[in-house]
Formats: sequence, C-alpha cells, structure tokens
Amino acid sequence: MATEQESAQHADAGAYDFAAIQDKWLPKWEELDLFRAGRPGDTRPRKYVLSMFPYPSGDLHMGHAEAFGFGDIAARYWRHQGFDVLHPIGWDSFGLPAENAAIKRGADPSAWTYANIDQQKRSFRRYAPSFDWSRELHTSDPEYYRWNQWLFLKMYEQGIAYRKAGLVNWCPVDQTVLANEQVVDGHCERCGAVVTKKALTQWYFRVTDYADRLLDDLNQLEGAWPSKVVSMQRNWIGRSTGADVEFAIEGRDAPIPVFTTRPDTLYGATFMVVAPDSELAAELVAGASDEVKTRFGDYLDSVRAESDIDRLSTDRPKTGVFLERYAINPINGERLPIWAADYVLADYGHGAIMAVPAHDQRDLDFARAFDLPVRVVVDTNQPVTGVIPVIPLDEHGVPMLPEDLPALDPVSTGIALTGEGRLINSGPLDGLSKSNAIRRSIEMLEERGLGRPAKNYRLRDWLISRQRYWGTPIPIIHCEHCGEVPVPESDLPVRLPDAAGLDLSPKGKSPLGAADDWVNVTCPSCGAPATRDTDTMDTFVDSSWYYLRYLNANDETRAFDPKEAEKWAPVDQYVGGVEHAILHLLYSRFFTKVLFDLGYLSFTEPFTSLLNQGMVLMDGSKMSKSKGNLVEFASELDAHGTDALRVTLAFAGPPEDDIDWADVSPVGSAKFLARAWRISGEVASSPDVEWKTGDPALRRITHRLLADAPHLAESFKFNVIVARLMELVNATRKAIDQGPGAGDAAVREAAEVTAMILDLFAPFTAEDMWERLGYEPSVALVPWRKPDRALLVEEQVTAIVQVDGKVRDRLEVSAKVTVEELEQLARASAAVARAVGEREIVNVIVRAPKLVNIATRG
RNA sequence: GCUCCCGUAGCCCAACGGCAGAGGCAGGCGACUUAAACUCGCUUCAGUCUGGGUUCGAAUCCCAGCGGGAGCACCA
Repeated sequence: MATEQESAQHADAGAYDFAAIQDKWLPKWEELDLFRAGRPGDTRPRKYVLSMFPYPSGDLHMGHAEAFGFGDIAARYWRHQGFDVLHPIGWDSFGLPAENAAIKRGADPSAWTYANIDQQKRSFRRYAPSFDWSRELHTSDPEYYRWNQWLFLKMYEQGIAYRKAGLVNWCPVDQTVLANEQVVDGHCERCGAVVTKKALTQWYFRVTDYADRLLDDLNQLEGAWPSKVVSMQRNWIGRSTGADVEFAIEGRDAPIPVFTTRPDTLYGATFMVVAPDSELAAELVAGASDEVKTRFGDYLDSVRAESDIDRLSTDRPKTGVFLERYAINPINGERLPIWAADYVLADYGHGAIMAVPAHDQRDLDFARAFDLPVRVVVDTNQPVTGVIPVIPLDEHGVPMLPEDLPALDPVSTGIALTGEGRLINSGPLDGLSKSNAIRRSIEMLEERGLGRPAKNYRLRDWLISRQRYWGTPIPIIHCEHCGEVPVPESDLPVRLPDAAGLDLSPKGKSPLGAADDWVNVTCPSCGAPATRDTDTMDTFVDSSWYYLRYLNANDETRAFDPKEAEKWAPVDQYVGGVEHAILHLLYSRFFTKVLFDLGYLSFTEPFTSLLNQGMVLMDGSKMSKSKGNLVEFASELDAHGTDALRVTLAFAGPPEDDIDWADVSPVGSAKFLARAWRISGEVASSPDVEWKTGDPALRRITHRLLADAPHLAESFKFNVIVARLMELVNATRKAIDQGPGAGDAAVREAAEVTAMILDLFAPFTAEDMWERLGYEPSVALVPWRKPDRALLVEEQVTAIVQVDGKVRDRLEVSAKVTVEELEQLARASAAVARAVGEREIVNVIVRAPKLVNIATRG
C-alpha cells in the first residue's frame, strides 16, 4: 500500500508511469486519426508497408508482438522520412480452427471467429501499431470472398482453374485434401497427422504453367528477400532440363515418352521402369501373363498401403516387379525389359524412366537388387577439356595417372558414376564430354523424330478444393446436361449456407453437401435441376491477393481498383514469418502474375522487400502451454507496458534471429524508457533555443545518430538503433548532471531527437516526451531532423600508429592532417622507434587522419 | 547424403579490410535507506571456434576442419 506521503513524492518526482501515459494517449490518437493513408490532396510520396495478416485463433501472442512490432517500426520510419504510408490490417479469418472449435464446443464458426477478432483488436489497440483501420478486412466476409469467386471464374475462363481426377494428399484427421505445399515431411502441415493418398476429382490452379516465371523472377528478389526464402522457392519449383525420348513398346502401337536429364547416357540404358500406380503400368500389365498380373497386383497393393513417411525414408531397399514386356531403345534398337517400381513416381515426368544403372544411383541400386545388366558409357576417369580434373591420390599420397586408376565398376563398388567424363561405348557420341554429348544426343533424337528438349518441375499444380465448411464456396454448378457451369458474375457472391443445422464434423465430404436448399439449384445455362459444387477453397487463395484488397477494401463494385494498385502496389516492405516461405509467398507471386496477364496489374512481383522475423522462444524452445514455458502477451503488457515490450523485442537482436525470452530484460527496457522520459521533463530551455549554442560533444552524438539511423533502419538493424538511443540518453544524462546542464541547447536537441527516433519503438513514451518538450501531438508525423554534417567530422582525432599491423602508438592530430605530416609524426614517435628497432622500414601505409602502418623487414 | 546460414566477454549482441565494444543482462564496488527493494553513479570481464592462406594490416575475404541451426531429400 502506498502511503499518502509516498504518492506525493511519486507525483513530485514525476515518476514514469507507463499505464497513465498509455491511457492518456490512446483516446487522443484515435481522435486525431493519425494513420489514415491516401487522403485526398496528400502529395507526399507513398510507401506500402504490410505485415502478414493474422489468423484470429484466440488472442495475440508474443509472436504477433514481434512480427507486428517490426512492421510498425518500418511504417513509422517511412512516415518520419516524409512518406504517406499505407499500413493496413485485416483478418485471415477463414480456416479449420474455427470449424474444429465449432465441432468441439458447438459454437458457430462465424461467431467464434468474430469474437476472437474482437478480442485481438482490443489487444492490438493497447499494442498501438500505426494501422490504418479504415481498410480493415475479413476474408470470411461475403464482401471479401465474393472476389475470391470472381478471381476463380477469371482463372476458370483462362483454363488456369480446372478439375481433374488423381491421387491426392489426404489428411485423415482433418478429413480433407491438402496441397503439396501443405505436406511437410509426410505430415499434415496443420495438424501433424500422417498424410495418406486418395483418388479424388478435385479443383486445381495451373501453377506449373507459371513455373518458369516463378523461378526466373526470383532473380529480381535477390538481395531484397532473405536468400533463404529465395533458395527455398528455387528448390521447391525444382526445374530440371533434359529431353523427352520416345521408346517403342513391343506389342503397343504408340511409343511412350520418357523424361531424362541425361540423354547422353542413352547407350547405357539397360532397362525401363514405370510407376506402379500409373495408367501406363496398368495398361502394360494387362497384356502380360496371369502370374505377372497377380504379382503386380500384390505389389501395387503394398505400394498403395505405404504412407508418404515410408516412402520418404531413404536407403530403403529397392522393390519392383518385372512386367515381361519390352521397350526398344530408340538410339540402338536394343530390347529393354520393363519393370514396375515405386521409386518412379506417377506424377513426375511421364511416370516412366529409362534406367541407366552405371550413371544413376537409384537405377544402380535397383539393378544390383535384381541382377540387371550395368553398362558404363561415360569414362569418368578421363579428364575433360575445360574441367579441371581432381587427380586421385594412392595410399602413399602419390597422384595416380589415369592408367593406374582402378577400373570403373559400379557393380562392385555400388557407386554410380555421375561425374564429368568422356563418352565411351556410345557409337557416334564416343569421345565427347558429358555436356557436349547431352547436346549432341538431343540433336540426334530430334533429327530422327525420336525426342526433343524438355523441362520438368518438382512443383505440382495447386490443389485448392477442401472438403470443409468454413471457406469460400467454389462458384461452379454441376448440371447433368451442361457439365460444369460457372456461376454468373451477377449471382456472386455464392454465400455459405448457415452453419446451424449442418453437421460440420469431418466425414471426408464437404458439409455443404447436406445443405439441400443451398445445393439444389437450377442450371444457369439450361434451367434444368442442378447442384452446386460443395467444396470450398484452400484459405491460401484468400491470402494470395489480400494485399490488393486493402487498396480499396470497401469498394463493393470490384476486387480492387487498378488505379489504386498503380499508386500503392507492389508492397514496398512485407514482414512475416519464414513458415510461409513456399506456401503463401509462392501462391501470392502466382496470383500477381495471373492478374498481370489478365491486365489488372502492371507489375509481376507482389512484395518488393521481405523481412522474416525470427521466433520468440523460451529457454531455447518454442513456447507452448503444454511445455509450461508460455510467456503471455497480455501479462507482459500488464507488467511492463507496450513500449517496454516493443523495445525489448526490437533490442533483443537482429529481427531475423530467434529471440529467447530468457535472455532479454523488459525491466531493463522500462528503465531505459524512464531515463529518456525523465530527461524530457528536465530540459530547461525553450523550443526556440538556438541549436548552434549547444554543447558540441553532445551535439556530435545526436547528429551521428541522425546520420546513421536511416541506413540502420533500412537494413533492419533496429537493435543497433535502440543501442544508439541508449548511448544518446546516457550522454544527455551526463550533460545535465556533470556537463553544461539542463539549460544547454544541446540537451533540448538531444531530447527532441530521442523522442523522434524513439517513436519507432516506444510510441507512447515518445509522444509524452514530445508534449513535455512543448510540442503538439503527434511526434509520429514529425519528419526527422537532418544531420549537420559539420558536426560529424571531429577536429582532433586520435591517429593510431601500427608497426607490422600492431598498434604501437596513438597521436592526437588535426582531422585535416596531411599524409606527409602524419607520416613524419609517426616516424618521429619514440614508441615506434622502439618497435622498429634495428629492422628496415620497407613500406609505410598512411590513411590520414586515422592510421599509419609501418611495415618492416629484417 | 546434398545445399545454405551462423560461431566475438558468464549471457544477448555491436564493430565501411584499419584502436575488438555501441548497448543491454548478469556480476562487483559505492550512494540513497534503520534495513531491503527501487533508483542513481562507478566498475571487472573476451583478442573473435580450430588450422592454413591472401594482405602493409583479417572478427571481417579465401580454403579445410570442428560445433550449432535451417532447408531439401527416390523428382529420373
């Protein structure tokens, strides 16, 4: 309990009270409506700063605090640089958790979602990010998702959205299909269940048509996106170039194509392998003996029973079944036995390969397991012009000449020869290098009409159908007579039916199918009874273009205004977690390119610069309730205040690094803020004071920070800016207590600059300081002062003198000292003479005015 | 197995190829206090993971190794 006396002291001392400051400024800021972007007549240049919008799963947590904190630092920074900054916020509010909560607790998914949003908005308000709330959007609003449907129809018209049957990833827990990107190490990205396969007819977006552009345009992002994300996307798209080769099949009219990156090794092909779950395998086995049919059938069953997890384990033994059919090698007419084996995938290339066991590890493993022939056609011992050969050493370390090398024998070593070399046993290709042989073999195939250059991708088309309720209905009607009929644009949005009365529990088919009134419609084309498509869209569709919806979030006539896009987009600074490196970020890039092709956008990449924040950990591991190491966002806010929390997160280290909460000190941050704030109350000069009269030493620190802060902010070195602010506050304190005193102009200048820059991290404290310094709100809109360059150069500097790189003396010299003068001074130094001794001076490097290095010999 | 990133005081982190320290945490000493906490002041602490190389000069660039982290992993 505080006594009256203590309270009085409290007030007298003007103690820093973060709660009071927050309560004071929140309503005032809202009244001032500071962060609305794009006001009519605003002529400032524009910046678009965006943090990935949150899924409303409950309340905000420390991860949000970090991510939105960094986004807000960027937004505030650009405002201080004189930009009209668009910094919107919205809600990624469709998705499974709402539905699962509905099933578990009987809540309506919509009610659950919007209640969470209310809760999170209250937390955001306290956290005070500088959002333009007037553009708030919810992807679960019909006003939003109607444009998902509109985009879907546009893509359907272009053939980009299509339906096909196939084996798809199936999550047995969520009871829905998953896109390839949502399967992580064979597990469901969301719930962790082991993913299985299921044959279904589903909707896809043809991302593979954009694979080359998605890959090639990554070059534009080099340097502006974390290199990790760029390489992950490259990896994910996984382009390989080579050739399609036509193989005739005995007893089949048409030849079958095979994709290979190594057409140069055609002469080394000794068998062919087809994917057991491909149509081709089924067709080939149909013409085989009953015994083969039985063995193949058993094999196929065992393959289908495998989960992706089993398939993912490497070095598991190769399995397969000989189909008793033969292919003809187009280049030399050889008969190649055809096998079915699960190491060949049905949905990559053509689901069939030519096996060259001597030069492909997987083929070699298979050949060794089934005693199939191996023929070496590339001599990898032979050096190739233009390639520096690695010369192997024998056991005594003596380089071995080619004739001393052990014979190439993949069969006995078990190692396939995949390196550079010279072609042998390959007829017209003999003697060529690997790369020349690849080129020549493709030419030969083209001349004979047996093959052509080809590319393949690891990337698969994006499966967007979901068999769940809480998502965007797919705007297609299925009619017995007309087939797939798009819902007319004028009938959009196709609203979700009311959840009440629907059984949302996962059954493997969409709950929408049970909404009879909703499903049964008349065909827009022929008027006959028809049914709606009952699947909903992957929620990653919602987030693929939301950055455009912010530009006119309240426009009911269109998805977005291309003129606004011209003004604001693409996003200048995007902030979010690396977990979206290949999901959201790839899909969003794809949508942007589609919209470009449709003529709605003039750019092809959505996010010019990307910052990935790290994670907030506790004691070295991810925070979670079950581990008992959860740091609650709300309780941290209560204990230390918004500003201290934000400063702590910004100061902890580089933004992209993980932060361990055990290593940081919100108490320390609060102390720093209190020190800064106290100074603003002690400044004894008035705002019209003449800066030039101020203490030069303190002014130098102030202006050095003004000079450095922009490039530090733009390279995301927020932790360094905070450290430099601490330095400035410490120096100001010293100037007041032990220097020129609180009335000095430099003290006011330092305090004002502290407030201006502190606004990036601690907006409440900065605003209150700004008011105490005699100004009107808001400091958030004040352009940063320009550094006085004259103050940055010191008149006297300490020059260091090195002898052979070791510091031997320091000299106080004028900053304008000439090279000659400095060298003379250095040579005259007694310490230098001692260090040089009898040695001969061979070189003197002078970097006036800071450094001299004397190199000696002897 | 392949690829990428990172190793600086007890801890978190700074340092255009040029004096290893901006800052914080923790520790120590002191002031305030009857005392403690808070606050304030002062202060100790590493030669940059190891080994080579380039350079007048390397934490920084190059090579190899060790340690840690991440991504990819039958994609023909």
